[in-house]
Amino acid sequence: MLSLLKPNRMQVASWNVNSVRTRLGHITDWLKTNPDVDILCLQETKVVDADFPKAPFEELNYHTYIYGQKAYNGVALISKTPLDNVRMGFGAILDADIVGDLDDQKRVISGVLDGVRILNLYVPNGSSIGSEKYEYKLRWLALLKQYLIKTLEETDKLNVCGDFNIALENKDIYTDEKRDTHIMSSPIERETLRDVLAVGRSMEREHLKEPLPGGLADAFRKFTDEGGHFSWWDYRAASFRRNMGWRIDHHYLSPELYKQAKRCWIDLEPRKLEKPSDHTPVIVEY
DNA sequence: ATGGCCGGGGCACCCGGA
Repeated sequence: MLSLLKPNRMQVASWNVNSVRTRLGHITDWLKTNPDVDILCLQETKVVDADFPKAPFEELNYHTYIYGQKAYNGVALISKTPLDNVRMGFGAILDADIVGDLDDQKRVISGVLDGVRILNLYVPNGSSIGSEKYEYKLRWLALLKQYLIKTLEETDKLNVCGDFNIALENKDIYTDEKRDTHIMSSPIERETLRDVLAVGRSMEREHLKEPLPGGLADAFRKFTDEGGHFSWWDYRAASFRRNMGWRIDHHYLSPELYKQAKRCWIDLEPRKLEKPSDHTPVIVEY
């Protein structure tokens, strides 16, 4: 009877796998060794829906929700229990005229698990500051804000996770060198993401310290203050061995969920394997 | 100072990644 009264603990993981087909064994192995993970959010699946390897996940009793394209991008949700109200792309809730070309690349999928909407994102990389891809990244983030505003009209329990391709603080990067002119740490990218995360924070509350009472807050920083914790390491220059990484994969939680959060951690193990993804999973429990 | 290494497409490198 007590179990009916106490809310279920949930674990949500985010992992940019850099090709779901190439990383299939790593992913299924990870699910087996992490049986408490309720939902795994994948980015960069790099496969059209017809060719997504659903069977290996279904054999492990997971439900798969996929939104992919050829060769690039692609996101998926791998869930122990069926999800409610699954949505693909910005266009699921925003008008086509404001979405424009921003759903051409498959980067957005979400579903509701136990009353919490889980939004899985693969934010554009941006290539280099000032490039066409950089402008696309900033436009994409501006549309994301509109998407979040609309989403928060229907729920106050929201976990926005994924590969954000932005490190918000200097301590999220192994070095201070050139960060102001580097993609993923430029002042404009950081300012744009901070503005996105401020959704739901009323004007009167703007002066108050983060993360409460409004806006989305970084689950990892609820529990860990120091730098040196990363989720991505360049394949080149033995970056992982030297821990020359970036923390660019995140779980941003709405206030109620942030209060509930019990743990948030980075699992380094998959990055140590042969032929790893360049990212490693980030898990939140609430 | 620069670039290093990957995956996909497709069969020679090129695009994109971050």
